[in-house]
Amino acid sequence: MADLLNARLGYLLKHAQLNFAASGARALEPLGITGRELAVLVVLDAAEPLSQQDAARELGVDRTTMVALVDDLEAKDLVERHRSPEDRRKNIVGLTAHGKKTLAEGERLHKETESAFLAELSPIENELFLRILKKLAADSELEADGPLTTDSDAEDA
Amino acid sequence: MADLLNARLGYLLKHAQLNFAASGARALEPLGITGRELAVLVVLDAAEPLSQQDAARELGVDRTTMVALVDDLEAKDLVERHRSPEDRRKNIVGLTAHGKKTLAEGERLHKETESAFLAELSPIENELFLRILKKLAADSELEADGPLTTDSDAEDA
DNA sequence: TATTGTTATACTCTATAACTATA
DNA sequence: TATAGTTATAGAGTATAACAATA
Repeated sequence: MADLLNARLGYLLKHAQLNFAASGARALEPLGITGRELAVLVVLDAAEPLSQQDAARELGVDRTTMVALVDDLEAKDLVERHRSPEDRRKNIVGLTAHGKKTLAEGERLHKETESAFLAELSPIENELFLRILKKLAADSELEADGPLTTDSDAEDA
Repeated sequence: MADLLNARLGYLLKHAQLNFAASGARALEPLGITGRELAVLVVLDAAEPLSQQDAARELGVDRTTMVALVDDLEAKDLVERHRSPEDRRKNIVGLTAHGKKTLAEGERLHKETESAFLAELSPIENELFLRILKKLAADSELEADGPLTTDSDAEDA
C-alpha cells in the first residue's frame, strides 16, 4: 500500500491496531463474541456489582451505547440485568454461568493472540514496547477528557 | 479509566492511536484540514499524476470514499480535478498552489506533533519503538487484504 | 430537581449497487 | 463488455435530546 504513509506514526499506530483487532476477532469467532464484547465482560466481572452507567464509565462509552452492548450480551445469555435493591433506577449487570465460562475462554484466547502478535519480539523488546505504548496511551487522559470521539476523521497521516 | 483494560494490548494501541490522532487534529486546526486530508495531500503530491482511483488505492479506501475526499479538498481550493487526456474516464487530481503550501505547512506541523509525541523517549527507545510498530503494522498486509473494515467493532480488549 | 435506563434521532465514516461516460 | 467517476442508499458505530421511573 502507501509507502509514503508507511513512515508515519499515525499510520503505523492505526494499522497495528486494526491488525491486532482483526487477529482478536478471528480468535474469538468460535465463542461468538467480538473483542469489544469480551472487554465488556472483563469490566462487568468486577468484584463489586456494576450498574450500566458504572460499566459505561469504565469502558469510556456513553450510557446509551451501553444499553445496546448489554442488550447484545443479554441476548447471548452472557449477562443478566437485575434491578438494584438500593437504587431502583439502576440495573446491576452480572455475568451468567455461560458468561463466566465465555469470559474465561475468551481471556485465554485473547492472551494467546497477544502472545502470537508479540511473538517476534524478544522479552526485552516486548517489555519496552508495552511500557512506551502505555505512556503514549496514557496521555489521552490528560487532554481528551470528553467521551471517545469517533475515530473516523482520525489521523491516517 | 479502566485499569482492567489498561494492561491490554488492543486497548493500548487503540488509545495511543486516538491520542495521537487528537494531537494531530489539534495541530492542523489552524490550516483547516484534518489529519486524513493531510494524508490525501501527501499521496496526491506524487511524482506522477494520480487518478482518483490511483489515490484511493494508495490510501486504502474505496473509490466512492475518494469522491467525497476530493470534493472536500476541492471545496477548500487545495486540489483540482483535470480530465485525463489519455483516458477521458479518469480524473487526474493535482494540488493547487494553495494545496502545495498547505501540504508543506501541514507536514511541518505533523512532524512537530510526532516529535512532541515521542519526546519522552530516548533516541534508542524511539528507534526501537518505530521498528516494532512497523512490524506489527505490516502483518496486516498478509491477512487483511480486503478494504479497511470499519474499526468500530474493533478490539477494545 | 437530578439521575438511570431507554428510545428516537441524527451524524460520521464506510461500503455496495446502479447510473453515465468513456474505452 | 469493462472501467472511472458519481450518486443514492444502507450499514455500523457513535452521540444528543427527550421520556419514564425513581431518587
